[in-house]
Amino acid sequence: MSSLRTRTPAAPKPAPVATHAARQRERILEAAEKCFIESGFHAASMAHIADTAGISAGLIYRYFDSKALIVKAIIERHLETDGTCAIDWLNSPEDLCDAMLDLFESWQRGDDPKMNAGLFLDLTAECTRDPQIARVVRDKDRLVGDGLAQVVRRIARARGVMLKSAAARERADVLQCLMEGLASRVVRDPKLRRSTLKPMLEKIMAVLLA
Amino acid sequence: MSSLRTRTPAAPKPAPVATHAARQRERILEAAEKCFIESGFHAASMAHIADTAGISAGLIYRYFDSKALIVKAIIERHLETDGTCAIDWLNSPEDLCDAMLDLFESWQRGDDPKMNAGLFLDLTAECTRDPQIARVVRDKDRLVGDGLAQVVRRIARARGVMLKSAAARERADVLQCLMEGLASRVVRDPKLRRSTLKPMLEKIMAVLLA
Amino acid sequence: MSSLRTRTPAAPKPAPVATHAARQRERILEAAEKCFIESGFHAASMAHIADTAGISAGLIYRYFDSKALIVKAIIERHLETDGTCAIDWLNSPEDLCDAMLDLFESWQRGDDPKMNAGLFLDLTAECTRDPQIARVVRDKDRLVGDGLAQVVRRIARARGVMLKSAAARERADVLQCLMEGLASRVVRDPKLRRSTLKPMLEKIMAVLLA
Amino acid sequence: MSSLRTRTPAAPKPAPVATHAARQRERILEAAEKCFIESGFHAASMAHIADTAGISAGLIYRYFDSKALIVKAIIERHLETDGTCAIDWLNSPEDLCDAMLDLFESWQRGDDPKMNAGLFLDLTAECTRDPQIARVVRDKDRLVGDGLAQVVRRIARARGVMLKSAAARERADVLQCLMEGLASRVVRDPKLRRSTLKPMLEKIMAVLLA
DNA sequence: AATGAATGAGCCTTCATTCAT
DNA sequence: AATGAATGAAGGCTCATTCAT
Repeated sequence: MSSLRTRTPAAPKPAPVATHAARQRERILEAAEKCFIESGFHAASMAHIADTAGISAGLIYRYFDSKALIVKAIIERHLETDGTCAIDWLNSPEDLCDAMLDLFESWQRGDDPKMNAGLFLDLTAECTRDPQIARVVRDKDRLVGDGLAQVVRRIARARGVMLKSAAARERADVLQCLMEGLASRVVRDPKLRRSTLKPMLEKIMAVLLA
Repeated sequence: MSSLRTRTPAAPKPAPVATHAARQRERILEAAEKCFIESGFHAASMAHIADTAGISAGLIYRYFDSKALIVKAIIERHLETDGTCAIDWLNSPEDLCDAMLDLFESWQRGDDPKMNAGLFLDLTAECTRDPQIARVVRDKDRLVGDGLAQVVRRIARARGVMLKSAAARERADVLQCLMEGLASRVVRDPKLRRSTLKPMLEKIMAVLLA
Repeated sequence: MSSLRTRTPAAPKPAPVATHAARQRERILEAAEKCFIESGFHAASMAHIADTAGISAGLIYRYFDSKALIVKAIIERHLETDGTCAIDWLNSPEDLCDAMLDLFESWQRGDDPKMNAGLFLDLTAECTRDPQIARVVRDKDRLVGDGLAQVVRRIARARGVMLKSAAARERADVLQCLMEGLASRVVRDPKLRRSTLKPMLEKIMAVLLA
Repeated sequence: MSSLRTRTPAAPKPAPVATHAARQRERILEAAEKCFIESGFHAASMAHIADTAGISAGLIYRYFDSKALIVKAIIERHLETDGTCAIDWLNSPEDLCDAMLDLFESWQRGDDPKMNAGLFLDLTAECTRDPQIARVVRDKDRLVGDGLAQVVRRIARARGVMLKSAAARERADVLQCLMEGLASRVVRDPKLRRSTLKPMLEKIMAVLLA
């Protein structure tokens, strides 16, 4: 995961012809997301999801064959959201730093149902146990890493530094590590402020992108 | 949480007179830990824990009133272990860097029965849902942060830099963030190598402790 | 049941003015039959029947008030079909023997959508539980038995033996027993061949019709 | 299946040390048998079985891992009962005839929980759908057929007739057919009497064993 | 007449917890 | 102190049936 929110809003979805079925699926996913955030993947019950969606439990199965598939859909939605946001705007260490801090604040506010720190941690932990989930997550993770490496390279180049592929990768890995560490920090230290993180993060960015 | 393993083994406990009850509790907790690591907090069943501990399911309830209390006890045990390890050995940015990379490798090997990346993520995620757990974790988290801040200060001072308390805190926060991000990285990118992380981590340490 | 297929095709129904409703009912029954044969009375779902019939699930209820009534209708249809086939062609023990072996082979091939060994067994077993079904089946069973008794008498008479009603009955009962036993044999011993059965069956027929 | 009840009671089981667990298993199986007879394999619910056994639904799972395994156990019990009864007593066509009629009456009375006509039919029908059940049933069926073939040969030999293996098999197949037909007859014609069947059955036996 | 979305009861199964021994 | 049998409340899922359109 580790999505980078930027200032560009994602382009509006191209499928405005929302059939009833599509709308129902969406409703269920939204309810599921709420429940998963609230109780975790395992503890959230189908009944609870159905309640939250305002439908009967049985109806869910018209749209998803199993709870596992809902989980999978949620995960994929998360991963899609990730990286779909243009990274092209990140043109300087400062941009990258801001993007990370924006992500931090979004997690802290917890108002983005698509990207929630608790869910992110759950999801990551789940990789330890469910190989299918692990595969999906890791596949996406690699893409995100590649994206970050490119950004790193581009920014470095803009500053006159030519990074080898391996060097960019090293930087991207540490960036991912930092970003994902933020999820943990958000949960474990609710009082942490953007302003506290900013100074050192800026220095680190400068180092990573020089 | 985010324990820093150093070369000094923790001093042996002051050898309390281990009553039978205390020994039983310990056995149960150890078994529970194994099971939680294996299956996660929710999926681990009392029966499995009892089996692992080599006792009957019913007996657990003589020592713990509920599964939730075992979870809590496990967490508290973790947190005690944490930081009990002397941080005094960390005397340079390099030391700190090595300590972090050691932690990374230990997580990657998954051979430390007391701290496991999956469990760490689970535990952190659980804070989102269980306020009681959140409290315990955050209390301890603060202590760890304080410890780190001291280390930072000490190392900086050794290098001739006097850091204000707030400045040390900023650095400690980012350090924690990095360490915890490693848990996520270990799970999400099983192929990540210590050698890949090392170069940039060293640079970062240099920045943070300068 | 235990229908005796003979070489004469049943006379075409008097061509009733097939209303739309009647045609729909027929479609549903045919689909249901297919499904029941495929999965048994209980396991066949209304959804599957609807699919097979090429109509919506809800529509079935315009024509049948419940699944149980479909089962009943299927049974009644079976029983109607049964015995409607002329038994007049059976004029010798050999004819009867052949007819039974034909039935055996038809069951073995399983290509008769109207009568299937598994369904026959299911249906019979159901009599044990559903009194309504039991009544229908038993009523029809009596008719089949009567028909058989007549055939027996006729054949015997043709061979110069005058059988009393009770004597014909005894023979008819054993014939039914044999025929129905074939259903069981077909299912339990898929390797059984017509040629294996023929010799002894012929001898038995000779005894029964002498 | 198609058990041949003879006058010899089965030897008492050699395991009088009935552990609690063994007794519970037996209780459950007995309850299950009752329920299966009452409602069929599919329609009988675990809750109903538990009720009948006078225990909680969950407890069943301490003794059987799944409903399917209960079904399997019931089937195997049935099949064991079969043929365990000594066939050595059958020394004449009359003996065989009586044994068959005894079986008929036992089915008709429905007082033998281990061998019930409805269950027999259900079980046979189930072979059509469940390959695992089919295998078990057919394996046993072959044994029963072999046993019958031996009996046939022995009786024939006692009467001075030497039957080839294939000839004995032909007779055994028809015997099985007749016996299994009786299950159907019992269910479909509750008024059928032993005395009605006896005369023709005797003649048939004479033919089969001559 | 027809659809198919929606419901809700019921099914099999698991598991934390209790209790008689 | 210890066992492990027993319970009962969910949990995920299916399916006959109903209903708005």
